[in-house]
Order: sequence, then C-alpha cells, then structure tokens
Amino acid sequence: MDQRGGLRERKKERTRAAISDAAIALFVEEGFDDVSITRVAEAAEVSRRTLFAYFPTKEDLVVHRFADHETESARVVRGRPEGRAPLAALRAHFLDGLRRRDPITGLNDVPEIIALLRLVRTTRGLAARMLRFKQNGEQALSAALRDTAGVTDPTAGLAAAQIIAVQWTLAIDNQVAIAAGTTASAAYPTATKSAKQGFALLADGLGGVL
Amino acid sequence: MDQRGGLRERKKERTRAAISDAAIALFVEEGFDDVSITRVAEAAEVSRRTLFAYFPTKEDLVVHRFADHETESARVVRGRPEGRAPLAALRAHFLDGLRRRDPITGLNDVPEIIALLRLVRTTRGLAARMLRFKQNGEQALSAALRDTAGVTDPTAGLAAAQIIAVQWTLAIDNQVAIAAGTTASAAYPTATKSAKQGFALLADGLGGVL
DNA sequence: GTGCATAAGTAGACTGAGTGCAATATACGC
DNA sequence: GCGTATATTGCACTCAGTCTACTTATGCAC
Repeated sequence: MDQRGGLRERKKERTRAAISDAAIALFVEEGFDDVSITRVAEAAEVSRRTLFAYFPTKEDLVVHRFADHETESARVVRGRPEGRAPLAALRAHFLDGLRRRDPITGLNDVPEIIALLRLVRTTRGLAARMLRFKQNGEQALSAALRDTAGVTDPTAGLAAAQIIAVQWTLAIDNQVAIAAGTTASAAYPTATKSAKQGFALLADGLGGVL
Repeated sequence: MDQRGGLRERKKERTRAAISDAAIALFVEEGFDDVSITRVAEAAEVSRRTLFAYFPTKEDLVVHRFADHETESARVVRGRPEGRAPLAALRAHFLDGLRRRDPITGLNDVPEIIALLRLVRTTRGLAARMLRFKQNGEQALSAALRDTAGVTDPTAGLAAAQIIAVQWTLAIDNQVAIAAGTTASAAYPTATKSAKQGFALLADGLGGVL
C-alpha cells in the first residue's frame, strides 16, 4: 500500500511535496505577501502553470497541510466506542492530542511547526482561510452529532459550533504560549488544565461563571 | 450634529454611499465575482482610483455595512445594568433583536436585506471576510468579560468563543429559513425557540444532551 | 470677494494572482 | 516498441490593488 499507483502517482506526490516545501520555506523566511508565486515556482523548479495545477491558490500552498484535520472531530464522534458520549470522546481525544504533542492542539515546539503556525496566524489571508476550515469542521461535526447522537436540528448545530469554538480557542492559546518561547513540556500542565476547563464549560455550561 | 463638518465631509459621505450602493446593486444582480471594480467605478461615476480611496478592497464594498455590529456583543456586556449577568444580558438583547427583526439576527425579510445576506453567505471571499468579523467580535467580547465580569484568562476566551459561536449559528439558521421563502413573522416563533435553546445550552451545558 | 493651503479626484503605468489555450513531453497498457 | 492518456509548459490575458505625478475643488484668512 506504500506505493499505490505507479511511477506517475509517486512522482506527482513528490512534486507536490517539493512545491509545498519550497513555498513554506520561502514564506517563513520572507513573509507570505513578499514572495511571489513565480519565485516559488522557480525554487521548486516547475513552471508557474504547473504550480497552479497542484495548488489552486497561493494560500493552498500552506493550508493544504491542515486539510486532513478538517473533519477530525466529526471522525472522532463517528468512531467512538458504543455507549460513549460524544463530548467525552472529544475530550479524551483532545487531551490525548496534548499528550502526544499533536500540532493541531498547538502544543508542539518543533521549530518548523512553530514557524508554520506563526505564519498562518499572522498572515491575514492565511488566517481567514483557516477560518473556513473551522467552519467546515463545524458542519461535519454537526452532521456527525445528528447521525450518531440522536440529537436534532437546531441543537446539533449549536452544540457543534460551541465545541469547535472551544477546541480552536484552546489550540490558539497553546500556539501563542509556545510562540512566546515556552517549551511544550513546560506549557503542558497549564494546557491540560485549560482544556479540562474548556470541556467542563461545555458540559456544565457558563451558568456557574457568568 | 446631523451635518458635522462642512460640505466636504457631507459630500464625501454621499460619494461613499453612492459607491457602495452601486456596488451592491451590481453584485446582487450579477454576482460578486462577475462584476469588476472598473464597472462599479463607472456605475458610481468615480474613477477606479477614487473608489480605492474609499474602500481598500473589493470585499469592503460589501462588508463595511456590518462593521458596526462587530463589537455589538461586547458593548452589550459592558453596558449592561448593574448586577445583571452577562449571559442574561446577551440573551435578552438577542431575543429583542428577533422581535425588532434586526438584520443581524438574520430574521428580516426585507428583499434588499435578503439579497445582501445571500450575497455574503454564498460568495466565498465575502463569507471568509465575515468570519474575520466573527473573530474580532470574539476578541472584543472576551475582553469585555475580563473587564466587567470578574472572569479570568482562559475562561473568558472560552466563554466568548462559545457565545459568539451560538449567536452566529442562530443568525445563519434564520437567514437560511428566510432565504428559503419563509416570512420573518412565520419564522419568528421557531427562531425564538431556537435562540432560547441556544442560550440554554450555553448556560446549562451540553451535558444533558450529549 | 480673492488667494492660498489642503484635500479630493484623476490618469496611466505597474505588479502579482489566477485562467484559457494550444503545443510538447512523458509514463502507462498492450 | 507504439499509440494514448496525462503531465507539463509557454504565452497571452483579465482583474485586484498600488504608485507617482498631476489636476481640480474646497475651506479659510483676510
């Protein structure tokens, strides 16, 4: 299964990675807006036109790396063991992500990851693009809740929106802490505590504090 | 106070409105992506360059109309009467918005409003731009909660994110119902019920349903 | 009213993202 | 090997947004 398809497929995959790698390296170095597509194409040794065959927009050169995680929450809910509550499953998954230093939780201090996340966070266009991922993740989670948690229409959407909002907030907070120089291990206890607090607010409501 | 400043100010304001009106009319008619800035400038009888003096980007021609509402939730929290809980104030404000058919709640069936909201909702770039407003609203609300509700750092951000997420979900649901042809009055009871459900989930948590 | 400083508006050339098309090169199935 | 599908390319084009230099209108002091 490692090399499904023939040479063609594998070569395409390598080209795709080469383009994206070259792009991100340049963007991190000089800023997203200060590097033209043409320069990326030159660095990756492909034509401008080919670059656009792989990535429909400049932003996609960066954000495609997050595409897999778009529906992660929905998958967790759909794949949870029988009888397990969705919220509990999501909580466990997020806490496990922190433990594993999953970049998606923001709690990862590998320099390349830090640089990439900072790039995305501090570039207007890129940040806006990420919000669309968030939106899609919300949609997917909403559908998952409707399909597997016996919850109906207005409630599913509302719950999904709340859950995704909390997870993103937690992730961004972690990113900011790491970007400020804290190591992942040093930030871990606080991050865990915040995550538990976030999921507690989700489960028990804001009534207690507001 | 109606005409602060002189002729200059008022003329600028009229020009600004003329440009925006022309733009939105064209966009609604033919689609955001199918109308060039040049055509908008011609319709508004100004030069292309002047248009950009008033609106920094094409998207701003449309979304500037929502700019005032960006920090609305934060203002409601800051301006609430002594002793009133933030969440209760926001709930009352939203329900009142539904009663007043405030466009921001999505429950408004004036044709121009429907068309404008549909335009924003169905145009990729415009929708993405609106998500930035959402983000900023979240920030502002978070700060308001920290400043006036005696709630500290991770919690304020988490609560704000949840609240804004719920309000947006409610508004979008209403927009979709209206766009499907329901009148505002016909949708009002359901919209109210959903809003109450949304704020109940916020206050009491998802623990009961998930 | 006249004149001057200032701000608004215009013209035209430029950069950079993204697209359409037609031509060329390359890997695959047989 | 050979024909075919597909990847790649070059070129010309549209459109958003910026820069610079120039013109026109406005407000204000007198």
